[in-house]
Amino acid sequence: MARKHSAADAPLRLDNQICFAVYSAAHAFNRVYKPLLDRLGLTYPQYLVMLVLWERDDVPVKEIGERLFLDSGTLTPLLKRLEAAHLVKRTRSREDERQVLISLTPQGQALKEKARAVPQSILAASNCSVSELVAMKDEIVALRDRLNAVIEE
Amino acid sequence: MARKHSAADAPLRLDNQICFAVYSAAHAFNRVYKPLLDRLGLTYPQYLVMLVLWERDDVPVKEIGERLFLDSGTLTPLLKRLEAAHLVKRTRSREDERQVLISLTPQGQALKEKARAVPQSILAASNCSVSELVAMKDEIVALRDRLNAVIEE
DNA sequence: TCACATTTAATTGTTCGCAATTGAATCTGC
DNA sequence: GCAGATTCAATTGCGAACAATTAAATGTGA
Repeated sequence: MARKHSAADAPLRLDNQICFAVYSAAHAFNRVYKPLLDRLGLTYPQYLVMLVLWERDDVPVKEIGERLFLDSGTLTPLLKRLEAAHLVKRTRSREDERQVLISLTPQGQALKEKARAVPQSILAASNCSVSELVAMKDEIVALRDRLNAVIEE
Repeated sequence: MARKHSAADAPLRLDNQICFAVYSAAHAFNRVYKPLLDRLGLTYPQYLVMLVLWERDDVPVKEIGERLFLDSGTLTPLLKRLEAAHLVKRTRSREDERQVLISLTPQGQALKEKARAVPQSILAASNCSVSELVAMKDEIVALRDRLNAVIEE
């Protein structure tokens, strides 16, 4: 019987950790996205914010945070960088002065067309069928939501 | 037919992105781990380094980086923090003075016993069977490796 | 109305993560 | 043996990520 380690250590072995699989896959995605997003002048988290805004414009920071699971400590400086790049505008809501609404500039809207090439390249890099990816995505989202549910308690 | 958006936009919709599923799941894991690792005095990436060292001691920085897909820019300061916490020692290899070998202190070894509680808690939080998690882990690792293969070229 | 709680962004400080560069040690071919 | 290439860790600079706090606006109950 080939036994590299004691069985009691199995739960602590790196290659048995699903969290490390997810963690390292996220970094791998980041590295594949990097050259694609460089052409758009975006980082990956900035790209996610743009995806939100391309779906619906004029969104409060709070709502962007809820969709991406990020807080203002991350979003405020990120949005300022997008503003400095002339892709979004930040304006205080007139109805509720606490809210800052994020809206696309014409350049921000135009970038959407250039971005359409990105998902195709990612699909190619994944070397996977669309249906496989969709199935995996649904499983991962379900796991994520269960984890987030535990945190809420 | 309920159609919230144009079909041409589907590839750009946030909820259709497997990368976002992975990205947000990684953050969800991080948040679940946080209170558990706080008790050990570790951050999540520090925990990963300790997992590597608990499997095999006296490992060069390079090899830790290969296992975790991290480079020296990330690892050097992280390892210095682990050293400051008296969990590891950093010593130049005598055979090859370029290498820095990382070894566990007695405290670092002792922490392994406290860490055994962590995977159990994560399993409970995931609300999943072990076999489901293993299957998902294998799929995600396979995807990660395909992505990394694309980067290598 | 008015004290008090809640909501929303912004700010501060710490830790990752990586690209790019540096400097020292080692290897290679000649 | 030695010049040039390679390897390895450290460093620098920038952009996340998040906890904790702050400040302003809004909501609520007596």
